[in-house]
Amino acid sequence: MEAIGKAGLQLIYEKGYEAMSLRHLATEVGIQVGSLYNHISTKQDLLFGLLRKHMENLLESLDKALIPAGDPHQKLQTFVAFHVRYHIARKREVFICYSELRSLDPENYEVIVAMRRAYEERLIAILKDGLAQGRFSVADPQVAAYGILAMLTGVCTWFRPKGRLSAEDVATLYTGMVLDAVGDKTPRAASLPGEA
Amino acid sequence: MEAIGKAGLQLIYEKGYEAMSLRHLATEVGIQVGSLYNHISTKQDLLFGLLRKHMENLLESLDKALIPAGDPHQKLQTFVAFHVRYHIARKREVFICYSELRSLDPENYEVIVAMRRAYEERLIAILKDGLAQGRFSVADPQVAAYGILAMLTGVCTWFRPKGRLSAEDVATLYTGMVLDAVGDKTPRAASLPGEA
Amino acid sequence: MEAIGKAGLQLIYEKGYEAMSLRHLATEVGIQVGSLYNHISTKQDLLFGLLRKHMENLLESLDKALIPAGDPHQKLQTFVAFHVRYHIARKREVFICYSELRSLDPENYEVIVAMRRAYEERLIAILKDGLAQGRFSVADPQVAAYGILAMLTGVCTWFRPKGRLSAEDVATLYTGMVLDAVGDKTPRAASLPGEA
Amino acid sequence: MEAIGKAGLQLIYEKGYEAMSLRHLATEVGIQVGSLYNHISTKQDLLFGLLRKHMENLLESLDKALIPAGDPHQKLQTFVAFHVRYHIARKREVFICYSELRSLDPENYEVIVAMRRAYEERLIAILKDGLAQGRFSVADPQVAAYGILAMLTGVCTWFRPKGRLSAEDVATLYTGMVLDAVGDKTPRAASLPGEA
DNA sequence: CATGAATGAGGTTTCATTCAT
DNA sequence: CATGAATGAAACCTCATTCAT
Repeated sequence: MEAIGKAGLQLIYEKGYEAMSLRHLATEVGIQVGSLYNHISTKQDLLFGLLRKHMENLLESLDKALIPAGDPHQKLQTFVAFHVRYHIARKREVFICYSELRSLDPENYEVIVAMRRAYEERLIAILKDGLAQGRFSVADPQVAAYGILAMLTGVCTWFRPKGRLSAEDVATLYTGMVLDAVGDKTPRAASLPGEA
Repeated sequence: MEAIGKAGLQLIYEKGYEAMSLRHLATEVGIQVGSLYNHISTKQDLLFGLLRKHMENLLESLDKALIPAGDPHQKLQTFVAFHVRYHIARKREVFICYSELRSLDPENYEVIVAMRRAYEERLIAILKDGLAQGRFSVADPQVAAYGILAMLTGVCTWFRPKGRLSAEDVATLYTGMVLDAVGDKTPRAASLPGEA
Repeated sequence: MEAIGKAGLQLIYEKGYEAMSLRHLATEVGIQVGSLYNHISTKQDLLFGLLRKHMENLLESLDKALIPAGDPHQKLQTFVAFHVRYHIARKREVFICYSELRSLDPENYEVIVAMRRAYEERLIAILKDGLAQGRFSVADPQVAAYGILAMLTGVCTWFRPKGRLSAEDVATLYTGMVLDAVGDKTPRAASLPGEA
Repeated sequence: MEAIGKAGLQLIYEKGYEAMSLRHLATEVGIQVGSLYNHISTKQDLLFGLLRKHMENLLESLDKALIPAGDPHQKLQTFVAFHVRYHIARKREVFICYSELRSLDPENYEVIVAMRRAYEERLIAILKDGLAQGRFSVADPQVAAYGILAMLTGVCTWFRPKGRLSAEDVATLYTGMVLDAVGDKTPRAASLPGEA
C-alpha cells in the first residue's frame, strides 16, 4: 500500500522516527499493526525506503533540470531555483532526510550520505567551473556551497504557502542573493528560467 | 551531579532524546538507573533543563555582547560574530535546541520557543533599526533575518575545529557576507570587534 | 502435495514443532503461506498426521516382520533386528515421535501414545512368552523391555551411515547383547534372519 | 531470584523451551514479565545458564565420586551407580540437556556440547583402560559407551519414585547388566560401593 | 545518596489462520 | 489451487518511574 509510505512520511516528519510507533502508523492507515508487515519488512526499512526514494528523485530531478543550462551562470541560477522550489514542495522529505540520518543503520546511512554528497558535489562543481572560467569570485567553493545550501534549505523551516511571498518569489529573491554572494559577473534581468 | 547534565547533553546530541534511554545515561555516568532520580525529576525535565539553561545563557551572552555596540552597523557586526562564535563553541546545545523542540511537553515547548523568538527578535530589531536609519536596504527584515540565521547556524553542521578555517576566519567571512546581504552602507575595514 | 509432508518432517526434526513456522515451511515448499491451507487443515494436524502415519507404518511393518517367527527366541531376534533397522532408516520420524509428543493436543496425544504402548506391548509379550516357556530368565519383563528399547533406540542418536559399522553390523551386535541380557537359552549362530 | 531458575527448569521440562513463554514463567514466579529482566538477560541466557550449571555440577560430582575408585572395575561400577542415581535425582535437568540442545545459540551450543563430550570421555576412558588391562572385553569402547549411556539415561523416562523399584535397586541392577555387557572379569558380590 | 527489584505500559516483530480474488 | 492482504493474539524485550532498604 502506498498509504503506508504517505502516512509514515507524515508521522516521521511530525514526531520523528524514534517517537513514531508502528501502532500509531497502523492506526493512521486503518489496519492492524501486524498487517503492516505485509508491506514493509522492518521499521528501519520503511525509513530507509522513504529516504532513498527521496534522494533518487532529488538527484534525477536536478539532473533533468540542469540539462538545458549552458554556462555556470545559467547552471547556478537553475540550481538555486530548482533547490528552492523542490524544498518548498517536498519539505517533509527534505526535513527527515536531514533529521533522521542518525536513525539509519550504518549500511543504510552510508547509502544515503553518499547520495547527499553527490547532490552537494553538483553545486560545488558548478562553483568551481564558474571560478575556472573567471565568472565567479568565491574564496572557497566548498564552504560557499555549504553556506548556500544552508540558506536555501532553511526555507523549509519558515516558508508558509499562504504567506506574503510565493514560492516563486522566494526562488527569485534567493537566486539574486546567491548570484551576488558568489560574485557572479553576468548582467542580470529579473526573470527566472522556467517562468513564463 | 553536574556529570548527568553533561552526559545527557552528549547522548541527546548523539542519539536524540527519544532514542536515549535513562539506562544508557546512568551507565555513562556510572550509577544505577534508579539513582538518577536523586538528581533529576523526570527525563522530560532533564531535556527541558538543558534547553532552558542554554537559551538563558545564549540571550544573556548576546545582550552582554551587544552593550558596547552603538549604531546598527556595529550591532549587526557584533551579532553575527557573536552568533558564529557561540554556535561553534556550543554546537551540541544549539543542535538539540533545534532538533528536540518537538520532544518537549507543550508547556515546556512554549517556554523555549518564546526564548528563541526573543533571540530572533534581537536580530530583526537591528535590521529594522538600520532600515529606519537608512543604513541598510533590505526588502523584508523578517525573512532576511531567517535567511541570515539559517546560513550562520549552518556552521554547526560543517565546521570542524581542525579544518582549514578557524572559528574567527568564519566569523569574519560571514560578517562580510551578511553586511553585504543587507546592503550595509558603512565603509568597512577587515578587522572585527573583539579581536586584537 | 506430498512435498509438504516431507519438508514438514525435515523442519520439525531440525527445529522442533514449536520453532518451525508455517512461513518457513511454505518457503521450503516454494509456495505462499496461505496456500498451505489448501493441503493441510492446521499446523497441529500436520504434526499429528506425520506421527500417526509413522506409528501405523511401524506397527504394520513389525507385525509383517514377525509373521515368519515361531518361538520366542526367533521372535525376539526378529524384533531387535527390525527395530534397529527401522530406527536407522527412519530416524527423523522416530525422533519427532519421541520429542514432539508434548506438542500434541490431548486427544491426538492419546492416540499416538496408545499406538506406542501397543508397540511396546509386542516386546513385553515376547518376553513374557519366553519367560512362560522357560526360554528366557528376566526379573521384570516390563522394565527389561524399557531398558532394551532405550538401548536400541539410542542408535538414532549416534549412528552414522558412513561410520565404521553398517546398519546390519549394529543389528547383529545388538541382537546378541539383548539375547544375552534376557538370559536366552537357545544356542546361537552368528547369522541373522533376513540376511543373505 | 533463585525461584526463576527453579520455575524455568520446570516449565522448560514440561513444555519445552520454545513453548514456554516468559509471561508464563513470570506468572509462575509471581512477578510481572518485565521484572524477569532484573534477573536474567535474555530467555536464551536463562536456558544456557540452566544447562551450564547442570553440566558443571554433573562433571564435578562425577569426578568427586570417582576419586576413591581404583581399578577399572571399581571405576565402571562407580560410574554406573553415579549416573543412575544422578539421572534419577535430576531427571529434569538431564532431560532438557538432551532435548533443548537445538534451542541453544551456536556459541552456547558449542560450550554445552563440549562439556557433554567431556562426560562421555570419562566413560570411554574407563572402558579403554579396562580393555588395556585385560579386565574388559568390548569390541568398540566408543559405541559401547554410547549404548551404555543410552540405556542408563533411559531411566529418566520410565523411573517412578513410588514404583516397585527404588533408585538403589535400579542402580544395582544396571551396574550388574553393564559389567556383564563389557565382559568384566572381576568376581562380584551383590553390594554396591556407597551402600551400607 | 545509591541500590536492586518491581511495575505497567508499550515497543517491534512473528505467528497461525482466514478469505476474497 | 495459488496469492496477497488482513486479523488478533502473543512473542521477547525495553522503558520511565517508584520505592524499600
